[in-house]
Amino acid sequence: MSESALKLMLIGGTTLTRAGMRSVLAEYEAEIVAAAPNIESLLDHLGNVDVVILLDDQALPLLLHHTTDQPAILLISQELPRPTPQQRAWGVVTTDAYPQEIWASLQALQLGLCVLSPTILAQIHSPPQPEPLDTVLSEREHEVLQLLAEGLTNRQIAQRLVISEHTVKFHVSALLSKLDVASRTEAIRVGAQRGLIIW
Amino acid sequence: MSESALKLMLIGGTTLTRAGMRSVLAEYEAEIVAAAPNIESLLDHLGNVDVVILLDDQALPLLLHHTTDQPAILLISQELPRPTPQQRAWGVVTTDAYPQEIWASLQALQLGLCVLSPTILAQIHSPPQPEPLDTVLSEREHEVLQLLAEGLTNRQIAQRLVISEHTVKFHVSALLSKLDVASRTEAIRVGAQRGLIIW
DNA sequence: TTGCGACCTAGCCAAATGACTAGTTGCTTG
DNA sequence: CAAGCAACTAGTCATTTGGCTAGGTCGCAA
Repeated sequence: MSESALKLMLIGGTTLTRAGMRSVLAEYEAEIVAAAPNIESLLDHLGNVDVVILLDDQALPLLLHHTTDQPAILLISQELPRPTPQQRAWGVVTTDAYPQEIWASLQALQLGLCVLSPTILAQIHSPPQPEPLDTVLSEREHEVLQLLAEGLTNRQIAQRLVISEHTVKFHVSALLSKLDVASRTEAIRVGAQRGLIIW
Repeated sequence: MSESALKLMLIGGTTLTRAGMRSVLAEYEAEIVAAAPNIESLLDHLGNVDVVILLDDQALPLLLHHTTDQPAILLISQELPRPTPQQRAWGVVTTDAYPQEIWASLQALQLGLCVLSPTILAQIHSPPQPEPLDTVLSEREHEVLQLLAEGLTNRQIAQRLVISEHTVKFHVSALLSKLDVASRTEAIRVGAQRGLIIW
């Protein structure tokens, strides 16, 4: 297996994390043919490597768009990426993995296998969390969320509740904060997943 | 990693397949401490091995019942087992795997990782969706609607689909028109009500 | 009494959204 | 071959949005 070094490419992360990965891999029969914070400049060299190591999932969509089954992909992340690669050698190991785990993963990936940390794999086939809501929405906020989900604009909600549009925006902001999201569409998603919304 | 041999146990399969596995593993630093067509006689020795190799999935339920996180499990199979192990090192490789794949899998498993052949992994997250065909959304539009419902902005959708933000807005407009609504939030409501969206 | 939280109002401002119009390619069907 | 369609790109423009700061009232509890 070690008749020749494994050809690798590092994409994403910071200068620090890439340096860390370099030092980790220095112990093994690995050759890092290229490394960069983003993928654009490396697209031409993808055919020359065995495994691409992504230090974050920013580059994944672009990578999947430009390649189908080669090279293998190792993602260093705490979460399952979306979209998930299909029918190719890919893997996700958590950021706290030991060097041996990284190396064992690379070996398996080169052979065409998929490798996942158990916590990541658990995310695949138990994604729905029937979780309770830790933050409690006030009555007014729940009311606003419901109207939000029905597709009303702030102005329409204001008319419906007979309050000012400014006030609606206040409630929406509180809502976004409590649900820990950045937009009304995300609020709808979270609300729907937690059963806060009646369709 | 090879300061001591990997301790293995073979369960299930036939005399022939177990012999085959023995010969495959003879090339590597592996010690097969026990082997049997069924698991009952081996339960006491489970604490002494690193990885249990299941040549079929007959013994899996019993194995899961008697152990929680140790030892790791390697299943040789064409299909995902049921029930599936959770939060432990386990893996499935297909019966046509090369010896190197078996060995790389065992190494990864010993370190606590999960290893799956791509075809097996694909079985996990490929729920063939009962598409509601009453809608006239194009594939692309349906894709956009899904991402819309997940709370992504036009820009994020553009990055995800590797198209321009302009194009996303075009698709969103087409979507709004076809669903006969005026905003993305309304589109989410209609999409959810018609089961077009997977939460 | 003071403080707190829910609720309400207001203005400013940057970003996101969505309606337009106007073009490209590539594939399929008549 | 022509026509239609899906997918894509590009621009302008008004509206909507959401963050921000800065107030107000009311009821309840320490």
